[in-house]
Amino acid sequence: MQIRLYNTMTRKLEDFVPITPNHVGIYNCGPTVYWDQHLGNMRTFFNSDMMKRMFLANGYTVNHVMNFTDVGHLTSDEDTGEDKMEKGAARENLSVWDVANKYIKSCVNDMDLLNIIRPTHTPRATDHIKEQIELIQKLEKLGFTYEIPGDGIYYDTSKLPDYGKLGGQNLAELRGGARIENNNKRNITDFALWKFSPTDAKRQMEWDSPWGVGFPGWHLECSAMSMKYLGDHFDIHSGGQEHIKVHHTNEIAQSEPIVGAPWVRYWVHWAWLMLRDGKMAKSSGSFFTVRGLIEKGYDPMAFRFLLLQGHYRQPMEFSFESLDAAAAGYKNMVRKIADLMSQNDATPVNQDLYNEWHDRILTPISDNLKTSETLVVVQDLLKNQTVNAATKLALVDFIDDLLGLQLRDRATKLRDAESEIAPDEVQELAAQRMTAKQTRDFAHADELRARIDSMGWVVTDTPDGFKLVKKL
RNA sequence: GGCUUGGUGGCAGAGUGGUUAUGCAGAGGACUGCAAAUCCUUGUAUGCCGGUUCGAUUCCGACCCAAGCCUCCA
Repeated sequence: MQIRLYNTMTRKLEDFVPITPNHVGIYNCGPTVYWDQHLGNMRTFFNSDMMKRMFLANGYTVNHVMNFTDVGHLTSDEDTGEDKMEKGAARENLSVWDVANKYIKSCVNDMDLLNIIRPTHTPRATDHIKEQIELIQKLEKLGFTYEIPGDGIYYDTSKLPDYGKLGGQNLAELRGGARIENNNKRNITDFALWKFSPTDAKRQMEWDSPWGVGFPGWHLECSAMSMKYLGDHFDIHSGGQEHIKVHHTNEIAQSEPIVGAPWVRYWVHWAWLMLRDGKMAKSSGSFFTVRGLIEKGYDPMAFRFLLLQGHYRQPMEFSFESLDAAAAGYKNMVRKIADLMSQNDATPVNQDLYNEWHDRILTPISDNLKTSETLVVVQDLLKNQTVNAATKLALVDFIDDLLGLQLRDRATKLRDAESEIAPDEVQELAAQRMTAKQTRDFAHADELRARIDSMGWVVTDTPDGFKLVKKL
């Protein structure tokens, strides 16, 4: 099936053509690990997961790389900001290294809970200092670098004629809008490749280099690690929307002089998950984390279901109201599938219908990841009267692979819960209620139902008598 | 201030030059003593003003508003 993706570089929807047939290399800019990842962070990981699943469903092999930024970087190139890793270490009274380990672990855990397939590689910046230094050396040889004494090694953006092509900006524009200016930099857009450690304070993370003790610039790690794991040229580089103008622009500037342009074929950017008041912040604490949702009683799949309803290029507004709606919608879907599993229909899978629906489901998501349209087809399928249960269930397995909604798993759990036999005392109360009903003593019947409910069971009436289902 | 996206019903959120998805919520109905579940039916929207067009929510322009980026950020 022809895959199409919106390429930020060309600002066009393009047919995807892989470098190697039936294989795709994807790099996704990962998080800085100084705090728990919030739901907004998870949305971008989810989106790159959806892109990967789409490729897998189309028969591709996928090499998916997502980095962990565990080097603390100053919040600006002007030496004015704080180092987030060092700040996190101070906050928790841990070493910088322990902070990184702790939050990588929690990030991976939350991704697992959201059923995000683990990337093929999750390299850490601190494990690739050597590769980063080598990149700087290559750039140095090519004449792209200069030193600001006591500060660091900088990249001279004026040496690259098409600098800024990804963000569609020019130097004059930036100069006009600039708020801060580092007088030591040759150009406003120049950025650090290597920062020297301060002379008056000891950094927890610092390394030797040909230029002196210090630490690498932020943009460097993604260039170094993507090329190490995906080759000098690869298919897709993705990341949050905010990376277009600075981070990815600078990655291109560092990489293309070395490997030639175009370095990467397709640039894909994920829009943010917003709150009504604005952007989500890490300082919101655990309120907006996957584990926070679980503590509030939500299934992470409800959140996944919510995300699937939007489009990755469009900001989405998060609220507990919309999450509730998604949770209800997801639950209804699971209910229907559990019912399918309980049907005593011996009709086998209809291969023609399976193929037809398989393609209907795969088509919209292959077209620039229109997951919401795929969801519509799924709803149509579940409602459809002509597709038998076996075919639907076979398609549910395909849908689970494609969308990662764990429908079969949740439906199985629901069915198991419903088939659990109630304890004798509950059975006894239900039988009494049936008697009360038969004698039309409805007040007593309702009272018994309330008692059964308080014991954790729900009694429902069927043509064959009462049924007891454990409350979930 | 500059740049970039958007403004769709109660909420979230798609698509489309002419019959406007889907999910949740709402209303009515079937079923039930009442419920639950399920099924059926159904109302409600395209920021504002112009323009192009037989016809615009969709294309073009102005305006208003919102979000993001311009400083680390998913």
